Amino acid sequence: MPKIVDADQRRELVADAVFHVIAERGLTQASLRNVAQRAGLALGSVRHYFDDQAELMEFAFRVNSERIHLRALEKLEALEAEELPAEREALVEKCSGVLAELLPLDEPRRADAVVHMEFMLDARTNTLLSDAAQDDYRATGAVVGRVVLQLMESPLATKVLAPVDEAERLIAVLDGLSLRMVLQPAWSAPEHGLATLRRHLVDLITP
Amino acid sequence: MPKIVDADQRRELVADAVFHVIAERGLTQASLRNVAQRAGLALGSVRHYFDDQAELMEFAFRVNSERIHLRALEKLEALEAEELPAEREALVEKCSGVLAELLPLDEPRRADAVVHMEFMLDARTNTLLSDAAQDDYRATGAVVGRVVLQLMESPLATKVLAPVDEAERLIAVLDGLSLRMVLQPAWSAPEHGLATLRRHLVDLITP
DNA sequence: TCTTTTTTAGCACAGATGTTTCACAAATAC
DNA sequence: GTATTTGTGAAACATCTGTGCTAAAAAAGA
Repeated sequence: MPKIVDADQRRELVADAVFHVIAERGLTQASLRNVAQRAGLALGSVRHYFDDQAELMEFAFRVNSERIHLRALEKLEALEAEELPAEREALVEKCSGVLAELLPLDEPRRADAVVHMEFMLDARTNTLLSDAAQDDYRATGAVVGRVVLQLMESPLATKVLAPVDEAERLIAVLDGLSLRMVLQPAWSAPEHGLATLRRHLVDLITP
Repeated sequence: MPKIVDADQRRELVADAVFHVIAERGLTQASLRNVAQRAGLALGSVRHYFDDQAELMEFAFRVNSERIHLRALEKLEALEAEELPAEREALVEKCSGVLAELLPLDEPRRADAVVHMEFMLDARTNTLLSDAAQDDYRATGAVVGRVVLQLMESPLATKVLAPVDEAERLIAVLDGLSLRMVLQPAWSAPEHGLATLRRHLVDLITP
């Protein structure tokens, strides 16, 4: 009967336009009109797939959050599946590889991190995004927590760690690095941030 | 001749209104009208003291940034003036006292931190705020850097530290903690964040 | 009291935004 | 082919925004 257009694919296309607008001009500029133009659609088309602006924004937020965490989870599950490296260096390399998916180390991840920051900050005052923000907190908490557990399970970890405390500190390091790298890329280059993360992980397992 | 009104005082009053609006409803709601209403002034009055919205925002940003850093600098200079504590615990206590001024540990500091975050993130895409953001980066870099130097000067510091690297990591911890405490106060209580900061400082000077 | 200067208040305009509504185009099923 | 369902596009509306402009009010000097 109808014209066939994959609705889910269309929604993701619009979400991608949201990401581009936010990355380039900030969340305040992510109006329906700007998003529609960036997506190459008419305003009415966008509104055909999203009843509300609120619905669009929550959808985009969740896509962004899931994209980031799925990337990290893939690497994490690979890490958990195989044997833990016997070398300190290799262990840190594996773990930092997982967590690096949360950092803006290249252009796509940078865009993701920017969008993520803007949404999280907006969720503070925008109650329509608070549920998605809660889910995001849980997701990163799970990823980081599981990485810390991997570190502790290794016989290389000579230090006795309090997993919850160290996970919290590690989350702070990640958030802080991400923020700096996003806002001040001139001073916080990708290799620089990654090196700081690696040093922190080394500190965790060497007394 | 004229009605006498202290212009500088008036500008600070308006800036305070900006802070309240941002803390309660976010930067996007900090319109001239909302700010004027919060300040108990007419729109025309606000515009009498600030030609532009841009001028108001940069002024508010700088007041916020200076307020935060001046608080920390006061404590820092007190720390640098007196003898370094001989007890490890006392040293960490002093240093964390300085850096705690950068964290949202009580309501006024929480409001400052929220406003600070919103401005910093906005400065990414708002070129009119980028100069103020640069000055802010330098200011926190100076404060944190001097604290790290204090830690290294103490004979209690058994570890040999790379000051620049550790300052960068410490800044990340502070930014990350601040972000978490601002966005997720339910999970990141003030005492909790302060404890994490203290643990990090202890880790810095104990091998 | 009158004058002068600052402060305050308000109106009006152009632009942008979310939303509603409606008409049209397109593609499939009969 | 025709009908029906879905997708697309545009116009219109109310609201909010920054800004320009004008006029009243207030306070200090003459």
